[in-house]
Amino acid sequence: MATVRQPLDFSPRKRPSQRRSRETFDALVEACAGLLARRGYAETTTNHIAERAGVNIASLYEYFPGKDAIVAQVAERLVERVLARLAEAADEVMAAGGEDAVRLWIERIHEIVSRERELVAVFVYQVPYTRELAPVEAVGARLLELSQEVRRRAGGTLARELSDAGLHLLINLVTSTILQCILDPPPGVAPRELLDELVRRVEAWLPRPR
Amino acid sequence: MATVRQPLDFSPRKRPSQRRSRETFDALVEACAGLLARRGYAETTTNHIAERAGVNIASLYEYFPGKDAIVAQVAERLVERVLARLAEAADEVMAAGGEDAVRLWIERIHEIVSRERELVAVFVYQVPYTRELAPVEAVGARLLELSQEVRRRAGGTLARELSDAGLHLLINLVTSTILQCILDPPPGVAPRELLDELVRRVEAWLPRPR
DNA sequence: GTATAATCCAAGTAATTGCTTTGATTACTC
DNA sequence: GAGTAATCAAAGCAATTACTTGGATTATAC
Repeated sequence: MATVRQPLDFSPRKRPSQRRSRETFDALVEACAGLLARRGYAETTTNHIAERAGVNIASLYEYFPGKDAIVAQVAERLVERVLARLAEAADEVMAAGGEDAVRLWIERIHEIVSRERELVAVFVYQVPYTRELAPVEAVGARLLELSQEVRRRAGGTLARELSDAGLHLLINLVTSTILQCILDPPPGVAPRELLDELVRRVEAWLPRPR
Repeated sequence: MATVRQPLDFSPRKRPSQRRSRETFDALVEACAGLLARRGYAETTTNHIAERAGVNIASLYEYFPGKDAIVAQVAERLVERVLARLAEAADEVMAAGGEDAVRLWIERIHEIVSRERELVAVFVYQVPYTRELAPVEAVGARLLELSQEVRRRAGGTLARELSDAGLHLLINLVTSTILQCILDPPPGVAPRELLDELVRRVEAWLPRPR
């Protein structure tokens, strides 16, 4: 940490236009993602990122004002990826419909986040400004939307019968439990059990569809 | 980060015996705590810690093998402080007893953790090895014990009627919601509301005492 | 009052890191 | 095929950081 950039700058310096430049841009972001997942935030350096991307360090600074901007870009893509998969999963769950909607939905969320375990861990536990990143801020709201949609189409109303605070709590329970299973599984209780109990709890919590 | 200490060393190098040395030891740990709270993990450096403690840098390394060891010591004291206050609060809640036990207990937890807001935020969001620290690992279990005690003495049984998984979920809901209120309050819902709803939820969740 | 422990002083080392520079080379656009 | 955009190569700079050294000074224990 040589210089202290007082106001954090998360936006890329310039957007690539040509195909070639798009490729180096992507290579940089992907190299950064790989390093974050393997080595963690502190050990991920700009020189290292450029090297791993097979790109000259000068080119890196052509596109990004600094390390944080690349990391932010990684976060943005991670969020996009996860949200896209969640949306897809929501469709499937709604299509399947029926009794098991809640179980299916929770299991799919768990599965999708699991696939990004290492990266998620780094953003949750290490990156000091994760919560300030715009795409990250939007995740909660989007997850809520999807969940309401699932619930509605799968045979019940959710929004009208739970207060805002209640919804928050519910989402809180689901996300914190799933994250715990993935990132920090408690000894003595199998993740499987936790998830099963979570499903039961959520079902009991929701107003019965009629 | 000049050298990479492969196996992290969290234990102090030597324990102070004389009064004078106890004082410099304490001054170092407290200076570190202050810096962590104010500047965050990355900006807290050993030179800075020593300076702020009014202690020579050489003395710092007399007691600690490195930055992480001081940070670990800060964590240990933080945990001790919080757990002690929680135990005290548990006693009070049990003494007061009655209907409001759950509400009182949750409010006290919230209040106690609130007082350590900045430090907690740093350990939760920034320190990369928080979850590997022994004292931290024990927090969950201890909180569970205290909660069960409160519940038992305040008129119900808890342990026998909830599965392990159920208990985990419950604790999860409580801690994640309280932490959210303190560290990352969602826009649009007042923390007060969240806590109220939490109390209601937890009461509804628990088997009715009789 | 002497031996030992603790602290200071102050300078310094070795390594890393973020980021820049300059000029040459290569690819793409039209 | 000319002009522009992208990339590279290589060196380097300024700052920071963790940590050490070795001798002088001061406090503490017995």
